[in-house]
Amino acid sequence: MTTDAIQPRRSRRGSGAVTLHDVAKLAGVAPITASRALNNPTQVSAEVLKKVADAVSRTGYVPNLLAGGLASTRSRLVAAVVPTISGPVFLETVQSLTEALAARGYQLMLGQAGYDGTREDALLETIIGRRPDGIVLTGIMHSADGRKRLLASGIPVVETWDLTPTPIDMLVGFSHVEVGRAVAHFLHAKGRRRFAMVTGDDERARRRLDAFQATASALGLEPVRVQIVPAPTTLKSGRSALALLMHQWPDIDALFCSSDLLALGVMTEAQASGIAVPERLAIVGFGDLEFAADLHPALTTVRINGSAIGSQAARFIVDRAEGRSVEQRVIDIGFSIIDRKSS
Amino acid sequence: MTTDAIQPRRSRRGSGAVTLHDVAKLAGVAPITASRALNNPTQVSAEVLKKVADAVSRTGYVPNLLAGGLASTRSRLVAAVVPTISGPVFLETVQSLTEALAARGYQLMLGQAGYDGTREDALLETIIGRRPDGIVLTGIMHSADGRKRLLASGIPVVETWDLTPTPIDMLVGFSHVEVGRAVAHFLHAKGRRRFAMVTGDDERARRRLDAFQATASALGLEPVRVQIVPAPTTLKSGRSALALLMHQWPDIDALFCSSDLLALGVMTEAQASGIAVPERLAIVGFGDLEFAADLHPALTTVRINGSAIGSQAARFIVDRAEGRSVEQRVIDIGFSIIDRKSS
DNA sequence: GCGGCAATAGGTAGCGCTACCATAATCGCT
DNA sequence: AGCGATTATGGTAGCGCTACCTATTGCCGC
Repeated sequence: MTTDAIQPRRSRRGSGAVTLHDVAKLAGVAPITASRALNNPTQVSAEVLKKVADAVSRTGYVPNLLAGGLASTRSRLVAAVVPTISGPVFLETVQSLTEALAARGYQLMLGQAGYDGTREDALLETIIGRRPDGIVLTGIMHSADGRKRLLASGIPVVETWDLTPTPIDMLVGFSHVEVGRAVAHFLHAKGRRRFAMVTGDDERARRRLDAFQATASALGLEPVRVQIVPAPTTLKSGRSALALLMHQWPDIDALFCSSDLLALGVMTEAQASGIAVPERLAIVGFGDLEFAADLHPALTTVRINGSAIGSQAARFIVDRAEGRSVEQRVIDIGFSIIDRKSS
Repeated sequence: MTTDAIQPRRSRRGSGAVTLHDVAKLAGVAPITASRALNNPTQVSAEVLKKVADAVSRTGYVPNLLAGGLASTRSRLVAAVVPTISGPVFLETVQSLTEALAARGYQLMLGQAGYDGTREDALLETIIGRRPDGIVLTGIMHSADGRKRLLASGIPVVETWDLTPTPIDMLVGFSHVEVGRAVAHFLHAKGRRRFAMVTGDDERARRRLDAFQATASALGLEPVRVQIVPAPTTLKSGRSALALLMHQWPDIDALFCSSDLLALGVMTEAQASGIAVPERLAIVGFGDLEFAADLHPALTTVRINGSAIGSQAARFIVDRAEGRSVEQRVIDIGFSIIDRKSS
């Protein structure tokens, strides 16, 4: 007689970890009952519930979500795509997305597409391969091909930080055109007349620029002086942009920056070269990053409620994943100009 | 005769997506052969390879990584835990980790534990549930219980941003004690004698503080003036910390900040209240964030090679996942003091 | 000419879990 | 009492993939 017979079935496959079967055996119930005790506690008697809970804590069982996801076609995983995590603009959104999802038992997988979109295809492939319950796109210009694959995958998609007439699926964002327009009017109302703009080289920032220019022109002002800097924007590029701008057009009196980081760079350069802010030059940022209010002078900027975008996106995805239909699929979250000392 | 019989097997379960079976059928090979064509191309004839590739592109097949992970007990997923993604300190590490893993076909899942560690347990549960091929802990104080669970899970773990005599598994970091010591010597060598420190309320920053104080005392200096601020650190808390410090001890001549953001706040406050940097007050930051070099004056700071930490962590995990044994399991990545204008 | 050995292909049997259906036990209700 | 309608449990059969083993072929040396 060999000892094989009395060994618990343990083939050379498998992770060797505790499984639901082990828990069920210890609790003296069927595996499926143990499963229900963990996932649908209401369908099970208090007695079974307790026995299963005991078995779980005694074995240290951790459910295998891969297996669960495969069996139920619900992975409880949500993927988010950002240009890069180094850009602080989307952090607030990602943060609130993470929290809102965690609260409902979902997890976030973060993918970085890069500002140029080269990695986008490979990223989509791996994302779809995980069969997430939803995909959140933050400020991403997706190729026609990517669009098609997303559509084909049947996975709920939320686009954010923008407003398009033709969303893939769901959308929560705001109008960059309106932002450009509003800032132009804002500066004009403050008595400024010679506008300039420093803008990161990305699609949405350019749309703000276009609207800013068009509005300035409609207000009868001279052409907006423009300095384009590479994305992602940095303090450094803000500094050198201001230096260039002041060198060419020393008489500008208002400067709209496509990010707060850029604005910080501009303010740093202004301070280093003795340009008085806001007396000689008004500065407006974009993003209302955490530090904006505490700069010296405090930065006037465009505030986007990134948290609201994140939590709304989470709501969209979870609603879909749990079979509730989403009636209002496009939400304009708006923006506001926070009037501080720098303008 | 019903039409059911001639329909392709399509039960009401399943996602309805294209599977490897569909691809294999279209290519005229067995499913297992198709699997090999995709995962071990060398084991398959060129002819089969082509047929499978064709079938894949015609169907738009995307492998189900959940199923693959379940079958092979290799999820190709790596989890990273950070206190919060809003803190820019770990961004560089996370970024390079993401890239290094992506290059080898792995993906990163980011989890936020919070600085107080309350969410840590729930986070570990969901992380382990996904059966990642590795877990990277960035600057996290883990509870004894968490330690035990990690150990029990059998998943390779890399701790980072710290050096401990008792790592859970693998480690790549540096000595916070050495940092505190080195900065004290650095400032002393510059002729500074009355030290102060502004420190975020977290474990590692406190260790730097302790060493900074001990070294100052060993150098015969008067006690280090200390201001503790909540973690995560912000520009705002830097500003108010300096205000408090100068109010109580107007004669301090050197200030070590536990993060560059804090240092930026301190410099902002100094500028707003007319304290000359570095003439009257030398400032040293920590982290060498991207903006540090371009501040006015440029910030002297402690540089940690976050990218190296990330890529080394990736190498550790991938080596383990692919069955190579890791001989040197603890790596001290070191640090350097970048001497700029603020000191 | 035959054993031996690669190289290539296929079959089988799960990985750990849950959807779906079946069953058994309980509960009113007419 | 007898009936369907609950409620609690269990059995079966996959989800889509790969580890492991076996079968087939061609080719070599002797």
